[in-house]
Amino acid sequence: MAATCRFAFAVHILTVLAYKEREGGTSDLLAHSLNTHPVIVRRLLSDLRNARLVETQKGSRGGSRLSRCPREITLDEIYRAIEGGPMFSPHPHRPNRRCPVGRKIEAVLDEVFASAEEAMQQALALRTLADVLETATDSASSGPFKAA
Amino acid sequence: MAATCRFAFAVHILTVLAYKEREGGTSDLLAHSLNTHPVIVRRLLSDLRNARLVETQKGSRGGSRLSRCPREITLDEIYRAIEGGPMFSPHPHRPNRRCPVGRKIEAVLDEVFASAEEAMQQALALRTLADVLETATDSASSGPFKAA
DNA sequence: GACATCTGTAACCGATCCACTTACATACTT
DNA sequence: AAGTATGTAAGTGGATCGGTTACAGATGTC
Repeated sequence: MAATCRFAFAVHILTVLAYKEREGGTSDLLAHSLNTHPVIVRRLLSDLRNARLVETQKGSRGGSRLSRCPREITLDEIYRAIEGGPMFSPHPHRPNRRCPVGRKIEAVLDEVFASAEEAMQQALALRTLADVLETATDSASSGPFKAA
Repeated sequence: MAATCRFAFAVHILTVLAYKEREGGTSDLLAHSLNTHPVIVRRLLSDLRNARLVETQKGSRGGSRLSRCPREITLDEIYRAIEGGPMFSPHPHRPNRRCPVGRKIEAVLDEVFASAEEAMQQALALRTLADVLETATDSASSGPFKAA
């Protein structure tokens, strides 16, 4: 299945912003942590901003920061903020209506897929951004942040 | 996220085979129900055969049939039979190790992704192929099968 | 044994998607 | 005004996917 890395990137970005707290960070700094291009970061930040997860300021001394406490941000929110379509692709074209199975299979699968995706999001809802930050930075990681 | 329609196709194929019971069906017949090309069907049948979900016979009067009772086939089995990689893509390249978040974020996300996928598969495990067949063919669908 | 049928697989095509990159206009601080 | 940072459009190269063609091999029927 394996689709895009947008979700991994988004969680990573928000975790860094959680780490930086009020200070926030520029798309350049975040891109250095991700080892990618600043535009990739800005596109993701655009989605995260639409979902009211971050606030960003333009111009000199600008950048982005979390608009909420990391303890109150669950991973399913992040998922919904950046993943557009459904997890499973349906039939690319209509099945044969003259087949008794093909006639109704799409509706059945829609329901099955929806319940599977619901279960997945509920699992994500159990984790907050604060959990991720804690786990990612616990023990032996007391050094100061150094981008590149 | 939306990836491939392979899972939808696979469930559809197996549902038709469940409908046809001992009779089974050729890749041509299945392709007609899916409105796709027989080779697409055969490629999927190949995966389903490796997972011991179907048996197929070559040559004249050949075709595929379920190797188990539909009541004993759960959708998560089908999912694992045909979906290779993980549901979520990880970072395409290593994050910056000099960033305290980038250093360990991959391990954290691996665990989060695994638990989300596990939850999804558990939801799929609640449905059997027999359930799908019943729901897809209940009421008003008593007509005989007519391919094409 | 010859023939028709059906499978398995390789190879190719066109479309799509994605991460990445370049480029540039805009906005904000100092 | 200068410098810094964002937002977004547009283009690129690679990968993936559904679909298609082609063909060799297996199997039942005549």
